Amino acid sequence: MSTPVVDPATPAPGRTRRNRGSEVVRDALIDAAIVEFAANGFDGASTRRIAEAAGAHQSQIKYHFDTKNELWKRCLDRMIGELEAAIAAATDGHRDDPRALVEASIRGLVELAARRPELSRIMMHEATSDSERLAWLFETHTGRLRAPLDRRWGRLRERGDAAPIGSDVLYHTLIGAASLLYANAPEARLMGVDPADPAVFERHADALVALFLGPGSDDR
Amino acid sequence: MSTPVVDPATPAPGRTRRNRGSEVVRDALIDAAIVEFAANGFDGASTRRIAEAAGAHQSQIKYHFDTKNELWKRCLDRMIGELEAAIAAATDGHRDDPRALVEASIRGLVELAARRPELSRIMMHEATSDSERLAWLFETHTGRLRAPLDRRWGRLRERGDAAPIGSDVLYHTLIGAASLLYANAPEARLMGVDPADPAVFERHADALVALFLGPGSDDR
DNA sequence: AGAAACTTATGTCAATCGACCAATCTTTGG
DNA sequence: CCAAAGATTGGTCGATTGACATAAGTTTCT
Repeated sequence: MSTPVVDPATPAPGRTRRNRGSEVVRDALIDAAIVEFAANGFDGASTRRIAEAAGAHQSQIKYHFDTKNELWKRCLDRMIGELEAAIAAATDGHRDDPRALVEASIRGLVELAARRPELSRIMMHEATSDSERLAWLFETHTGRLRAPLDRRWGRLRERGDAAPIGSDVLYHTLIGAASLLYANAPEARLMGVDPADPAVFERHADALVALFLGPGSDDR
Repeated sequence: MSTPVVDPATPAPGRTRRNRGSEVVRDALIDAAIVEFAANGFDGASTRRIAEAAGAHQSQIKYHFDTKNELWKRCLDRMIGELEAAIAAATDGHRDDPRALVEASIRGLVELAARRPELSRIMMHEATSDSERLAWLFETHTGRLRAPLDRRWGRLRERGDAAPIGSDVLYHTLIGAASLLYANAPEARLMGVDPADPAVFERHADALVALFLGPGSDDR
């Protein structure tokens, strides 16, 4: 996942070389850290386990990221980037129709929640207590992400085309409804629901659109 | 919170007695543990911090609960009991009207999510990965709780009186929409929303009812 | 009063944690 | 070809973890 081939350096395909190059190791460490942070939270995550899963040594985390905190930030930079890309891809070509724009945003959100449940899990870990990391998250990413959704939702409500939800509670209501099924996938599986099933995903996304945007005004 | 006065033993109001009686210490430890488990997850919770917050020593956890795992179970027994009580109180007197019954269930759910955000937080911690605790949770509580909601929702959908959501994804959608605002209260506060504000709670509960049950068929 | 049951306090145990230092190895650039 | 820079490795540090054994204190019952 993420760029498998490195552009800079491309350090010659030597046989059994030890040095994999900075970018490769950084990517591998971030990939492993995302899983570890999502599973155990920040404090519960072990830098030794992260390094082992990435095929590296613990000291390499200090070398490439200096600290556990910095590694965590780079993990969130990557995942938030993926979220923005998913929403951008979904809303592409719907610049004119406000309703289609919001519908696409919802579907993009659900799509990433299903594909990257780690983001929801990490957010749920961090947003529960006031911490330096939560403040960083808000300043750097969360605040910026909320703005366009707010704008679009406001326009839609003026047209009477959306559910009666104030923009203050909209954010957590929508995110919660969209992500808990995937964040809590093991629990869902115990209940006989498989969140990895594309059919489940489809019904879930459709349900959310119907929930927040109603049965549809003109299209469909 | 919870019975401040103990019925059994009532060990005479002696001056500075050390022994507080089994029930009192157990209650204090459970109260403190709920907060600690919600804030740090199971592995991240420290039995020493729990004991200190309860004005007791770590060894007393072993004495009264034997193990950290058992203490955790007693915490969830208590909170699930509170949840059932909240829903039972809300649905009381609505045995005949299916729509009013579901509406009351939703309001009861939101009410407890707001009053006891620790339950949502702990559930989000545990439901994220397959563990012995999650299995116990499902067998002992979660499975039982889902049944009546499923039944009532099914009846409502047959009457065409509910949003088009299958009962498989309903559970996590509703719980997520109801609890994330309070579970992630610190994040909400950064966004300028105070989940402790009764007005916010009212608007949130109303929004959820409108979302899942529509604008109302006959009443209101 | 005295024994038995109940409750609390003290201290120890191996295991694990993040951070850090110093030595070694690999690759690059002159 | 060799030195400098980049990257990896091994080991150590104090601090913290849950569980446990043991001893001391308190309450209750006879």
